[in-house]
Amino acid sequence: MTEISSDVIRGYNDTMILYLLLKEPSYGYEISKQIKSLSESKYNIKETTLYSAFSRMEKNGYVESFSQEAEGTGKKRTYYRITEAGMNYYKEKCEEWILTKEVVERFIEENYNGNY
Amino acid sequence: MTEISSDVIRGYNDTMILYLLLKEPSYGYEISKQIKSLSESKYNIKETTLYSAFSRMEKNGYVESFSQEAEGTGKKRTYYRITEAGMNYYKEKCEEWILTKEVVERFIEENYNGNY
DNA sequence: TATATTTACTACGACAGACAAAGTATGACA
DNA sequence: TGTCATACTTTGTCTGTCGTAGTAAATATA
Repeated sequence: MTEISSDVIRGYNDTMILYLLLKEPSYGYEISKQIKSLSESKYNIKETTLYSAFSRMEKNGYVESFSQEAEGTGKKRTYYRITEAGMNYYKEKCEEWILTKEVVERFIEENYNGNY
Repeated sequence: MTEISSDVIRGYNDTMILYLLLKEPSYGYEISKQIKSLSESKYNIKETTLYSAFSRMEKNGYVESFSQEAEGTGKKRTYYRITEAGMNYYKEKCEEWILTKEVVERFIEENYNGNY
């Protein structure tokens, strides 16, 4: 079965994460589950990819982290919330996506059957 | 203006090149011009990216190179033609694209205006 | 005729994002 | 008691992109 290659999604992992953070602050494990379910298991972000995205985005000011205990258990989690800059970045990425899609599709044959 | 980032197109440069080679064998400079014109100047592949794509794809058996003199002038060019394997690869990439597009678009707000 | 630009590449090195591997630590469940 | 799910961190490797630089012939321009 066709798999989504990391070279394609590369550059959109951040966007996916930010999209989910727009709804509410969240943390690694949950984000990872949400990406899986929203994509209907078509895409599974790797742990290391996810956490390195968090730290990169925090460094860039797109997200802010805070520590919070899980309800019930007193287990601590690192939550992330999106910042104003993160929202702007997300917006830019959405616009870029439209453009990218248009361009790539010029080079894609939707139902290429090997004939030419 | 929004620019297409290399991290997004990454992994689709090969596909674009193969698409053009499906029509007829071609060479670096021409491919680069064609990508520019087909994308309406929205995407300009870098020379180094292009030539390294050629050699990678030749190594992978997706294209074959041959030397040919330009008409008129006796100037030699390195032409590339797509192979059977290249066509299959192109086909796979097209299928992957459909999937990728579906997934990414779950995380894109077409007209996000910064409100949430 | 001199010079700039376009054409047609090659070589080298750096960088960033993805990710494999491995480790740590807690709580739930059977 | 041991396995599984949760919730990460650290380290190091790989790949594709691309900046910089250089070569060289053909063509356009002044």
